[in-house]
Amino acid sequence: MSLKYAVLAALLEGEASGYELSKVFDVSFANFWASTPQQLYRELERLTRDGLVEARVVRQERRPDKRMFTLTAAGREDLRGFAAAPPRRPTTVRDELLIKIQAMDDADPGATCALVEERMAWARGKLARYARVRERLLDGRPEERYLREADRIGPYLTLMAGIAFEEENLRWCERVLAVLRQRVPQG
Amino acid sequence: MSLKYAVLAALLEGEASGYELSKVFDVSFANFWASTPQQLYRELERLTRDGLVEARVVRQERRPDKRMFTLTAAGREDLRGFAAAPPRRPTTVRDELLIKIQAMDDADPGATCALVEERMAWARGKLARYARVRERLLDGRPEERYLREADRIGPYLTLMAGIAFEEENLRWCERVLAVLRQRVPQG
DNA sequence: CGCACCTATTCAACTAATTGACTATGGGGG
DNA sequence: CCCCCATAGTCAATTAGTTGAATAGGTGCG
Repeated sequence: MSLKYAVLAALLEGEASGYELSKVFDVSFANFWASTPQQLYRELERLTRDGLVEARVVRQERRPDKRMFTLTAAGREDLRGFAAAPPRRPTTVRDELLIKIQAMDDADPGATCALVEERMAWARGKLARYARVRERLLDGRPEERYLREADRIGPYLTLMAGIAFEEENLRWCERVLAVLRQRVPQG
Repeated sequence: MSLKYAVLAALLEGEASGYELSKVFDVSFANFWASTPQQLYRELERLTRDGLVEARVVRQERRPDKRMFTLTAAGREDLRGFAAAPPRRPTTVRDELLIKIQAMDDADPGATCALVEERMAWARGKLARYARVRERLLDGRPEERYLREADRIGPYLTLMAGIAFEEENLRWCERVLAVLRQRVPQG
């Protein structure tokens, strides 16, 4: 249902191809609306059919043709309504690692440590990518000035949510490792 | 796929009915594996068929009969293997509010504020429930002692993740409100 | 006395999401 | 030269998840 609005919101940043959107949904949007390229292509098809986005084919010299999508007035209006309405469904999270932690007392502590360390490496990678997106948004301005003056601050605020989330994630991992090491000093 | 292991992990705490599990998945498990009662009943059916859990019917006087489920040795073994293996799929989050924030620059700032405040109220409610679960787990002991001595600390660590997540959520909301108020002082 | 809500579950129909393969073209490395 | 990777998608099959209602006895409130 809301993948629709996630795509429309992504197109607020300007025209994009399905492929480009799939990159966006792999980095910044991944924090709050996970989806695969296949899902995006299907959704773009539907949105085009419903007149909320418009497609134009761009022929390229040394690459396959691509379709570039733009928000229509109807799409923008629909999104505006969505943005002001209360959420229909509660936030859902699906994190396999936490299931493994929930069940860890029955498993090998060494393996659990390794999983947590993997998660930390992953979180650090995400933070590095977010830092680059942040630099690009701020474009040299101090944050305070950006937040006062920029046309659009929504993307910055969601990015901040992602950064805060991953930093918290890292702190939690650190804590889990400390506890594990104290309980199994030989591990 | 992993709902299976989420259910098995929940049953590590002991025998439970589908209804009881749906309560657990509404509170503590909600942080890391969202699912509805219908999904749980279907999954329990499958797990029973596959011999990973065992069911027994409990006839009750003043309530409908219920089926109580227990982990079998095979179920416990399967879960142990899962707990030590690296995650198959990345963590997915689906948070409608963040889409609305992403698109907020096109929408009514007052409505956006209201949505953020709603989220804060929700987060505070969750934190209150987590605090009660925590009290029950600690059972009067100081945390340090609990973490050293308790049989199972997995559930406590996942609870800590949920608490940290909601606290971070609250801090982020506070920040969003501060920014919104600065940009639209009349709102 | 009636209504709403809690326990405890099941069913059917539908929509959304995942997996894996397939089509093309071009570039870079070994 | 061959393989892999990146671009830019499409298709088909299956699995997972959502929605809404039905069943059925009990409790609490006014």
